[in-house]
Amino acid sequence: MTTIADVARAAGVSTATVSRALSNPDAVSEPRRSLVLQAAKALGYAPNYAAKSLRTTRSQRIILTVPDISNPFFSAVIRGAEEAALAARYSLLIGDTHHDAEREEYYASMLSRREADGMIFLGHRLAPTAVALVAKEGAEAPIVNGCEFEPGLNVSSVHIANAVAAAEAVQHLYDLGHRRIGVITGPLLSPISRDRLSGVQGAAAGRRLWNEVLVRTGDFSVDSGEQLAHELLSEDNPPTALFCFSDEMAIGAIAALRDRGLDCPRDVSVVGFDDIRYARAFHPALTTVSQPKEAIGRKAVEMLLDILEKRAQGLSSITLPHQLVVRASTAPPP
Amino acid sequence: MTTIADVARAAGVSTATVSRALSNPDAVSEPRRSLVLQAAKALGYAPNYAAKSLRTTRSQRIILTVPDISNPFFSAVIRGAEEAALAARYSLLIGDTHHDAEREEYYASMLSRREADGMIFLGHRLAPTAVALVAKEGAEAPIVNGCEFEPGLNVSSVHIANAVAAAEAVQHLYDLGHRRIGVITGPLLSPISRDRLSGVQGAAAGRRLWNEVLVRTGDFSVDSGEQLAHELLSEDNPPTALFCFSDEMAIGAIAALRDRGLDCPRDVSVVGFDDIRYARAFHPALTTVSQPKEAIGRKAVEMLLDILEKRAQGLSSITLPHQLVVRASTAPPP
DNA sequence: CCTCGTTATGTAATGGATTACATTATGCAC
DNA sequence: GTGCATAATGTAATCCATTACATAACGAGG
Repeated sequence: MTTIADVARAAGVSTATVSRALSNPDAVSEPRRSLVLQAAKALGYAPNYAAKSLRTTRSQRIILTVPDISNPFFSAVIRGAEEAALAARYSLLIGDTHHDAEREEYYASMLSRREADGMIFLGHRLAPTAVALVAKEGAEAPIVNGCEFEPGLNVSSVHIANAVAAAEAVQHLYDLGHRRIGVITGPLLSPISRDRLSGVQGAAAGRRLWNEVLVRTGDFSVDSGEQLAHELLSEDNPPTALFCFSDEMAIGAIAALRDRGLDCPRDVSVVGFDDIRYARAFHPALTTVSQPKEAIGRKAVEMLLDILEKRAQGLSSITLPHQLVVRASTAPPP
Repeated sequence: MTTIADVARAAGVSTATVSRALSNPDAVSEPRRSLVLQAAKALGYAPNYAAKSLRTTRSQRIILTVPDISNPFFSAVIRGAEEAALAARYSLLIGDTHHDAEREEYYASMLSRREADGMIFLGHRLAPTAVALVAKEGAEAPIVNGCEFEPGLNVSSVHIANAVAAAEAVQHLYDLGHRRIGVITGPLLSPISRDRLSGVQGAAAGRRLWNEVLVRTGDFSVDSGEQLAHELLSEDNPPTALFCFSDEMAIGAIAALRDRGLDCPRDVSVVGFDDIRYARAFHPALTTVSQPKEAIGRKAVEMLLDILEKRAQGLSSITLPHQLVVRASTAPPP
């Protein structure tokens, strides 16, 4: 492997000059600069990353943890984050936690090892190591929460107005004429689900539908959507519309309807959440709350960079715009 | 930040002993070992990653590039790869190339910077830096190709028997009674598509269907599936079945059918490829060639580790089993 | 022609761990 | 009790780039 000393020798200059020519070209006079650049190219020199990082105490790296990388909602967020990271010459390390606390802890420990300069976590739980860091450094801790907003964690976050979005979804169903609605939430441990649920309940209360909202708790998966839709439709007085807190659960719910010989949207309307890339192509095309997935990723990285580069002033919590996208899975009740 | 020297001081031993106690415990006597461990814990010590990596010339990191991280096929492969990497105490850096040569090159350059010990690429193109490395180190070059198999690249690879799988799909349609088949391939630059196409053509030739196979070249996306299905169905003598080289294109094709007032599978059968996580939940549930996605990722990492740990003997090219999964999108022709 | 400020370059310290080699302690055989 | 092998520990070199500080070169102003 070629080192900076090899290049210096080849170009007949000191290592300091090589370093400068490569990372701070203005500090070197023209003749030497091109001499160095030429030598570096000829030798195929690339600065050793570990050495650089050791010396500068910067890894130029961000760790992003997701509960499930193969969920297209998360992978879209990742895409936006990678974009922004790359633009700022950072690289993005992705950790799939499988909702497992041990893995969360492992990824968080990368911060203590200086393996990453900062961390973005998509989820609602913060690993102990990271909690300790927040306790110690407060708003300076290089940790940002994406998608969720859990005030108790004391970290900056980017998310949509979940309660508002959920209320809009209920309003849409109400406007179509639905008066009895089934809701399939995600785990209520997560603020994302609690916020959406409170939005639903607020909207229902406003419209005196309080007793007409049936709630089931799912886990965002297709299977749980399917199973809980069956439950809801087996009620004595079944709902005419289902609002699922993820598109995957909506897809599961529609499968359940089909199983029961019901048509969506003719017999039962279904609203999803997220607007994943298949929501449009699915049949029926899903009515869903669209989250600005790439933008969430991008913004999370930008916020983290603000912290890392000391531009941030205290904690911030940013709300990005969502949009109810009405497609073919909702219609007036029969 | 606590360093090894801090721990050594606290425990009253040398830094060498601390290092040994942590990474090679057997080399240290019991009383000191626990002394060190205790001190390390009390101080919250974690070895600086860059320093370790500089000294050992190992980054314990693998870079995995994918053309599109939000494609659930790729994210499933990633999942498997992360699994295997973590188990071997490596971490996985993921690079989304967006099919862009410049990004591919950027990620490949991580090898020269020793930012990663090895690289796995899902795709058919190898960045110049990586090609140079292969030219120089041959089978020792820490580079593995996942999903595709391009002999000219001289790298080890993991994939399924694409030609065989495609032939099976055609056979399935033939068995159902289809005699005129439309095929929507991926870009023919990639061996994956060429292999599948030759499988299709072989099967067609064997059954004297040579002139009954209409081929269109897509790009694996939902949109191209939709558009090309329209083209195929506008033919004078339209096919009664479509075989798409990705589930996404199959989903697009089914949308096109619906647009034209045709039902899948009653009027036209559709076969996909990959068995992404929505293939089952989609309506109609897709008949598709299932690839062992997680296993491909896992195996690719294992092969790379074999190279990195000098266990590999020359190049290898591993074929994992695929399976034609028959669901609801195929039926006899009308 | 000297001095001072500026620019360009070089020298060497530095970052934090690992590990070859040197040294000391321990145990066993005779 | 001595000698020797073995185990435990310490000392210090090493990995490679960056950068503070020192030095040299140069031009301008007096």
